[in-house]
Amino acid sequence: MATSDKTKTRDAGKTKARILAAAKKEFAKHGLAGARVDEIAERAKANKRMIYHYFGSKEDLFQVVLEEAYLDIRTAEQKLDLDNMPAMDALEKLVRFTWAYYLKNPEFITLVNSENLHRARHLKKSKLIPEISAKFVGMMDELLDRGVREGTFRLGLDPTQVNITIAAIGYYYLTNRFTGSIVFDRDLTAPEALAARIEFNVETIKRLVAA
Amino acid sequence: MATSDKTKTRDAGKTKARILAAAKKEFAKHGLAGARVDEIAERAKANKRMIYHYFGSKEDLFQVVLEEAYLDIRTAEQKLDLDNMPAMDALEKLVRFTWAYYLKNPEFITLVNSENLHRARHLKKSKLIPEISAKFVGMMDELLDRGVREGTFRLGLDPTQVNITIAAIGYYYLTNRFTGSIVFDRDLTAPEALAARIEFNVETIKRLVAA
DNA sequence: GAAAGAAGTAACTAGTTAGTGCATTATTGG
DNA sequence: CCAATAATGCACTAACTAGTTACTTCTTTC
Repeated sequence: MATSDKTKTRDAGKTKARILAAAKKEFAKHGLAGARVDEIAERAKANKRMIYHYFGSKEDLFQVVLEEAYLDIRTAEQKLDLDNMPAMDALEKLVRFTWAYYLKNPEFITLVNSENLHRARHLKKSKLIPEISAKFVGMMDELLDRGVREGTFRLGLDPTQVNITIAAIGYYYLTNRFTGSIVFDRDLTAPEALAARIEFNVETIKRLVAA
Repeated sequence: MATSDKTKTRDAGKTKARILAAAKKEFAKHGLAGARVDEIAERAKANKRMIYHYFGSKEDLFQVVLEEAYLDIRTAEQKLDLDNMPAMDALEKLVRFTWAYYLKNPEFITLVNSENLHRARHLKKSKLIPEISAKFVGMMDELLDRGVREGTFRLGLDPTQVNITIAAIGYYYLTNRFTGSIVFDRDLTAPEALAARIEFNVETIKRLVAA
């Protein structure tokens, strides 16, 4: 008989995955310091002991959550297939993708914020992150070169600055949408506001790179 | 005789100020959840009892620190005197000011990050912030209008989007400089890197608004 | 089908943390 | 100079929190 009838059967992989998902939520919501291990256990419907069994400590769990988050966005980026269209279109696609990813995965932003509050001390220990980052950086290198060859991009642009700027104009808007809505006295999270922002961002980047 | 001879004389104002300064540091370094009230008391060379006497609770203290931080940057902005120069120069001056302010007052960024993690629930209670924000928003309104009249800015720019973008390209770079230095495999905090970034940002904004 | 090991649980601990009760000391206005 | 008021200090507590001990239950393999 199959073991899937009663979900009470033991499954280390699934339990681990449930803990990771719960931890991601909790860390994203409260940051590393504000997150509660008991809360993660409850949300994951796992015993707290399991967290220490699989991940060792709260900090180690945070590191795994963070690595998975980076892995996820970098993997999605690789799937964009930016080589089969004009460089300017590819760049626009990347700007829209980045925005959409942040919108759909708000935990990514809060996790990265939390990690920077801790001066990237968990990311520094990671072997995985430099590897996948190199590919991501190379992507923009090639895209800018191609744009110059196609005559649509100006010469001498620093790929890192462009990458940072694309992230910045989306990330900042979203991470600071709560204080921003008060400062600018308008609901920055309204669908129309979000739609207006991504169009503005596309325009900003196009003007930035234009020949 | 003056009371200033021995600093052991009681001075409510100074004690309050010392607590505020210490709290700003502690909250900026560890966030609201990570900050320790005992640590603030020690740093302020004040008894913990004083914190509760003057500020009521950790959360109330955080709110005051945050309000002061916003008040400080908005006050500095008002002193820029942007009306006595061409609009394009004024805009560049604002971009450089914003960058320099973030660099010199890194606590501002971390405090705002922390407040957004808490969905701006402290800022929402503030009466002061909407007032000083309105002036700030009006400044950009006028600047953009003037630039259009001078023929250097394009028509139809949303002042809020421009304000957000100016903040974003500086803020994001600085708040994420730790993870960024790993992802891009270069020291984003090096003096040359900082100098390169502000020039890039000036260029980005000029191209964004150019007629 | 039994031994071995892996998955899971409950109750506990040692240390930490925000917040207080109460007594004491300085300052100020009459 | 003396009340009244405000500033300060000490010692405490109640609740919380990361991490653990000691155990039971299930699964797999030979």
